[in-house]
Amino acid sequence: MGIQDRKERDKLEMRKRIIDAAMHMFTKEGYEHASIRKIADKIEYSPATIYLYYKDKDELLYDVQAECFSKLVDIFKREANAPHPFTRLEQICRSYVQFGKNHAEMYDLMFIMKSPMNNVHEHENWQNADDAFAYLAKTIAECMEQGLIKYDNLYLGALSVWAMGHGLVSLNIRCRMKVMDMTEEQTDDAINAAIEGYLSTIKK
Amino acid sequence: MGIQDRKERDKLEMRKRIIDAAMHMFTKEGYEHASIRKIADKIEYSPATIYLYYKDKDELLYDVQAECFSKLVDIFKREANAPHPFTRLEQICRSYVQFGKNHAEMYDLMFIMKSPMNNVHEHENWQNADDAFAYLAKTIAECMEQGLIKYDNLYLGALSVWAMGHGLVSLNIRCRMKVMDMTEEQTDDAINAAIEGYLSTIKK
DNA sequence: TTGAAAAATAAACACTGTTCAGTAAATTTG
DNA sequence: CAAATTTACTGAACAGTGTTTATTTTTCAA
Repeated sequence: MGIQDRKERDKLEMRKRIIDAAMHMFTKEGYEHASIRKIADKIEYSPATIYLYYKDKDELLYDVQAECFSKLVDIFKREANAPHPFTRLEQICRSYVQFGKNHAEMYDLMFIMKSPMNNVHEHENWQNADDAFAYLAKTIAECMEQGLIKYDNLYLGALSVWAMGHGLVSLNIRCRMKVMDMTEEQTDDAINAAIEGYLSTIKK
Repeated sequence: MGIQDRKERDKLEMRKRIIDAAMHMFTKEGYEHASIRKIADKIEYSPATIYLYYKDKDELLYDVQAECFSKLVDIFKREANAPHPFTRLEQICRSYVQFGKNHAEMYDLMFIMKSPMNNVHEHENWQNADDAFAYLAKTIAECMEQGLIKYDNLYLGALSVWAMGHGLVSLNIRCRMKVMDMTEEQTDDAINAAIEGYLSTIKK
């Protein structure tokens, strides 16, 4: 039946409209202003309609998060594609930190906010992040194969690099670096220096 | 005037009652359930009364945060007091990670949540964290003086160690480690291994 | 064209942080 | 001691939130 197909398409199209509106609201005006009512306003539907396409706000934010991750993977592919694995690892780290600086709201949704993770149930996988994490893991694996880094365990290496990057970015986004009396510029420099320093210590 | 003094004491006492109730609510039932109304209920006052002692919820949470930091500093003093600076640094890291595991709600308020930091205004210092950060910085400084670690810049060293610890703890608290298909036990082990691994790489 | 199925909504519910007019208690003054 | 004033407190409301449900509108097959 062609009608069934069209209805399927319509459903997906509506979900896309909702995601786009939410994403726009989210990045332009921040999470606080991305309420269901305002999203509904933006796409010119009633708030209740959104609940015909998403069971709750968390489920919707999970889809917005997926969109954010696809943007991050695009950036990785564009900015972190050196043939040499360790060079690529350096590029990944810089791109990651830069992404956190340029898109704090998205970074928040992807790595800090509680809400969208309610949608990833117990003993279930967080698929949104799979590709981005795989991109890092693959690079670390190549570094290990070629004996370029000190780690001998893939997951341990990937987790450590990620934790360092995330630690720096999230402390900054959530204003915790205020404990060190630095200017904004000095803070930025410190983050970059910390990443560079870390990379040089794990280099073999 | 003795009456003025008593009134001053009463005011502080009331603030303490509010903080304690908030802290209790916060740690026992989580942030979501720590509303002004429920805190007011707990101390048997009307919600409006809380606004006579705190200008808004952020200001109240900032005071609760201070309480959390004093607990962390206590733990540092108790669990991280080895005479040898590098041993002490290791103890600090372990205590920090353990604190994040045992008191996820407090950790959230201290290092992840946005809200209480609204109370630290532009170009102002985040005094709540001063002592805890100084404890780490002092240890790093001693490590540097004795040539025990690879860092040659105090702030860079402290930031790096903190970022690694915070990265691991916060990724875990906010469920982002689900991207690696590990059991809860394996995740815990990975965090510990990452910290130990990091400490061994910065050791000179 | 009619009747069933699907889609959309208005209105409500139960919350939230916050403000403000008005009440009750404590203290100062005449 | 009584009256006036200051201080402490609260009930009720405002403006917002996510979400549900009964009702209406639209779509589409028979």
